[in-house]
Amino acid sequence: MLDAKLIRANPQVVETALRNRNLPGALDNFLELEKQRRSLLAQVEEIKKFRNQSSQEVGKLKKQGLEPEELMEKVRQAGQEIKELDEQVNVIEAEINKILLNIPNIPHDSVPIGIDDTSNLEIRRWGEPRKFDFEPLAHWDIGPNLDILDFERAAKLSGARFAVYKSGGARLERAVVNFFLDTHTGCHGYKEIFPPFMVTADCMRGTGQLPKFAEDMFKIEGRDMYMVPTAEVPLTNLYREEILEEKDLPLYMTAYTACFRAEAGSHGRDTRGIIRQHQFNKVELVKITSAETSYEELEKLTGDAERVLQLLGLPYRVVLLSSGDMGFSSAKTYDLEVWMPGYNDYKEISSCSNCEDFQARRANIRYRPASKEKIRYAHTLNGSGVAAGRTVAAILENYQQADGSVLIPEVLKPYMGGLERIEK
RNA sequence: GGAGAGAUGGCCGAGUUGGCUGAAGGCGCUCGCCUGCUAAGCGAGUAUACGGCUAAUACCUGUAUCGAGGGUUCGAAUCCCUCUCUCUCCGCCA
Repeated sequence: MLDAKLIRANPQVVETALRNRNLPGALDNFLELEKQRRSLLAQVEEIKKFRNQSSQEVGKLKKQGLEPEELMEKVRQAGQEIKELDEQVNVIEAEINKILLNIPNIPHDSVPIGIDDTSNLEIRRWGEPRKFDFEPLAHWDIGPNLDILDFERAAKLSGARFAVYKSGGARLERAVVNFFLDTHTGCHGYKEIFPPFMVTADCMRGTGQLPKFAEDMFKIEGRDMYMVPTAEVPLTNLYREEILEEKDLPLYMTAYTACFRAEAGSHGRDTRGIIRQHQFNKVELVKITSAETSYEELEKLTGDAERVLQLLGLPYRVVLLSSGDMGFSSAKTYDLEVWMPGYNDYKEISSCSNCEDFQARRANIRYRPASKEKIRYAHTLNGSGVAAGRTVAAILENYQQADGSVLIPEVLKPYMGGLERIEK
């Protein structure tokens, strides 16, 4: 959520930013409604002032044994007016709030302007895509061939966009998750959290999934709750409605959760394999920082996510998303794209964002600066560290052998009980 | 699922015959004083949001906020209703 005062003070700046996010005219009624709101507030507060003073007066008079009927009647009428005006204020504030909740974050100055991913900027590459002396297969062929991924039986259980992992595949998924968590807690200083997989609508509003993206999520029937689409939601909301001390910042948190996404708008995309599933596993990184340090923390967080790909020996590149390609809550996002021989291309495996105070304002996460200034909104960051399913897919494709087997990356062997390769 | 208790400021904790309580007291924190040594003592200060004023996110001022919402009343942290959450006991259960 943007600061209403900022919009009021610099409407053209915000307009421009929103145009760069393909949302012209998002502010249309906002300024007018704001004006109405302030005018009504001035009126109603004036009457409330009268009521407060008068009812105190009544109290004093009554103590003297008087019955100030006339004054009491006046206050009664004032109360009526207050009720009506409050009603109007509520309606207008609800409208303003609706607008505010649907406006995305403003891109940071360093973000390239563009309408979609064609304006994204490649920042760096790591690793060399492997040269195969045979025709490499895609993971949706490798997995079933080795009988470690079963899409047909998954469909029997749950329909499209689900997978069943079996034997070495199941263990590989688990190994990857544990390797990520161990690395981030052991080497990068994150605190491990194991949160609920279902959260309230308030949490979803706090991180920006609601109200705009309700159709992307799985809602719990009969309850005001949702399956988490990413651990970013519970981790960031851990500190909702709290005031932190600057000396305790930054907070580094990591969590494994399953993630649940309806994928409503992606019919026909990535229908094969485990790239785009309704349920997938992910280890997430979340930071809560002061306003001054969030951008250097974003670089570090991105580096932490890169580190696990490096340790796995998976070639990747880092891409800075353009204004038109960024997520709703983000001010700046780096995507990590891993090399997938089956696609002969890089595929997104992590997305690292600085949301600045956008989520903090929605979720009311604040901190008391060490300098004793006024309380401020914290900055929140999140990044995949990284998606487990896509990592497994990348391992299958990058480590496949001519005989159909798949070698286990060195760092995962301890997690695989010493297994060297998955074979039929 | 049954029975009971409770939700107050950064924290703890007063306040329930409705009014002068934005809220005692304590802790913590900040500033100052004092003390010949990391302790103690003394004094002062210390909520947030929104509005007005303003160059100001500085003053000053108004309104709101004692879990949330609604009601009664001239006036509610204090009375009534609904909801949410927490705790204790019983039952059930991975």
